[in-house]
Amino acid sequence: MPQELKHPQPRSDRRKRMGGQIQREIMQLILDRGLRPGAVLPTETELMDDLGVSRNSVREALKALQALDIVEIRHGYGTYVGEASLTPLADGLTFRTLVQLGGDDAHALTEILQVREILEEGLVSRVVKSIPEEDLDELDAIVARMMTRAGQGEVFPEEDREFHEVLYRSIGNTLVPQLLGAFWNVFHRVAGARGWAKDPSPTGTARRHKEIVAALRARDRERVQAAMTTHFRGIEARAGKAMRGVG
Amino acid sequence: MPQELKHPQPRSDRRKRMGGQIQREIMQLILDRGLRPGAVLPTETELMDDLGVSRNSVREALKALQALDIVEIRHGYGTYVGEASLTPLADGLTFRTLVQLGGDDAHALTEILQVREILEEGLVSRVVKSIPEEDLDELDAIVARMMTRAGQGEVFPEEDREFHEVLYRSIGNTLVPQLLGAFWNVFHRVAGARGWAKDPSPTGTARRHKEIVAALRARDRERVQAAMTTHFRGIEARAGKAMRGVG
DNA sequence: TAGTATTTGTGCGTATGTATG
DNA sequence: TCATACATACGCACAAATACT
Repeated sequence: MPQELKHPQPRSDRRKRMGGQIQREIMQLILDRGLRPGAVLPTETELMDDLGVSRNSVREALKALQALDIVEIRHGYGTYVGEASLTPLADGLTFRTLVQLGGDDAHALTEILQVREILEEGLVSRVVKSIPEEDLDELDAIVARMMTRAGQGEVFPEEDREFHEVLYRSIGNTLVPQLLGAFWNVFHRVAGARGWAKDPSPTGTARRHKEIVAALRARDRERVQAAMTTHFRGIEARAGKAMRGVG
Repeated sequence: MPQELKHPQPRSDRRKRMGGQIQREIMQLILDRGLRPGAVLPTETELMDDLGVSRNSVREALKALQALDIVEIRHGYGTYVGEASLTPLADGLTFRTLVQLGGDDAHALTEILQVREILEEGLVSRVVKSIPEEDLDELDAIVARMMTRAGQGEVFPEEDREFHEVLYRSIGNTLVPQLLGAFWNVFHRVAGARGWAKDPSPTGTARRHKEIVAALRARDRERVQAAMTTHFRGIEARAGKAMRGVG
């Protein structure tokens, strides 16, 4: 019964703040202060005072921003401006693909592969004339490692990832490897979550990568395009077989 | 010092749960129960009991999932499974671009435009032979509206957006328009946040769209590619001028 | 090596706004 | 109009992690 005035702020001031408003205020605070990725953010207590909201509200907003990789929270230490990477994209696409597969539509993964193929076809066309010899040497070394592993019946996801990263390094676009990496992550996480079999023919996969490098060395755009298309036909075959086996 | 046993649960049970663990459990719950987008989620109270955590923890996890568009929260009504759209990607890229521009690096927007250009070049190559006549008619109608608006000195962002959506409709890939839409949003939100001038030559922009449709009607791949490239040179000119003017 | 201060993580109780019936 | 159910928000207390003394 005694509930006198327990409100530190008059009611009229502290309502109508819902709907991601606090998140946007924190983002604006970062922009206004010119904070860069890695910079330290005000503590939760300071944000409470600055924004005039409770600690729970601040924490919920920070959690949302953390999910977008806009802030980075370290327990017992502080909160920092994040890199705004494409991790959220990978998370969202993975979830979406699994949810749609859970129904009976195995189309989502094919769509992601198609986008990745379009991207990579356009990318190789742009590097075929300009990729430096040293990058080609590095690609040869990666393919050699692939061959070795394939000869032992092993699979080589790390080399595969590295291959495509080096392949487009000379573009000088930081968004490209992140985007491709996100797609790559989705594919492998979905494959893992559904318990799909590994690459049934590592040797063939390694050979297709080798052909891409050879075509690049020849500076032959047509041949590079064809090699890349063949490479994706191999991936689709794996995915298609697995999806048919499950669905 | 009297801090007897105020813990409703023994300490050994409820620790080691941090780091997005609750979020993953909720995602797994959705997948396990086969819930589809739009399906109703358990209430916060039910999630508290199911996961054995407090309401604050549940709410923070739900807020994070909401930021990823994995769940949708409706005030006073309930929580639902979300569409897992690419809204988080647009949010993250927008923030990232603004943060980098805040430094002095105007490169981020150029990178996004480059990725979009590569994607659209590959996409038009795939539709040039297969896009149905009725879609071309629709594109003609959109271009006509562009021309009308341009003649009145107006700008036409909505028509621009619609154009590219109809253009790739026949691909049948739902990810493509979402991805392009996300990039489109980033560009215009960044432009708006920096107070950039509108398109200085709407007539020229409309004419470039018209040429794309004409090239598609001729089913001439080379010409379509060239028209698309010209279209992006126009966008880059706008962005470049604005960025130079600000930076 | 131990202790303390700071900061984030968690839990609980409660009041309030909102939509449904 | 009223009652119910739910999300939203606030405030407090304590746990746990980290840094610094």
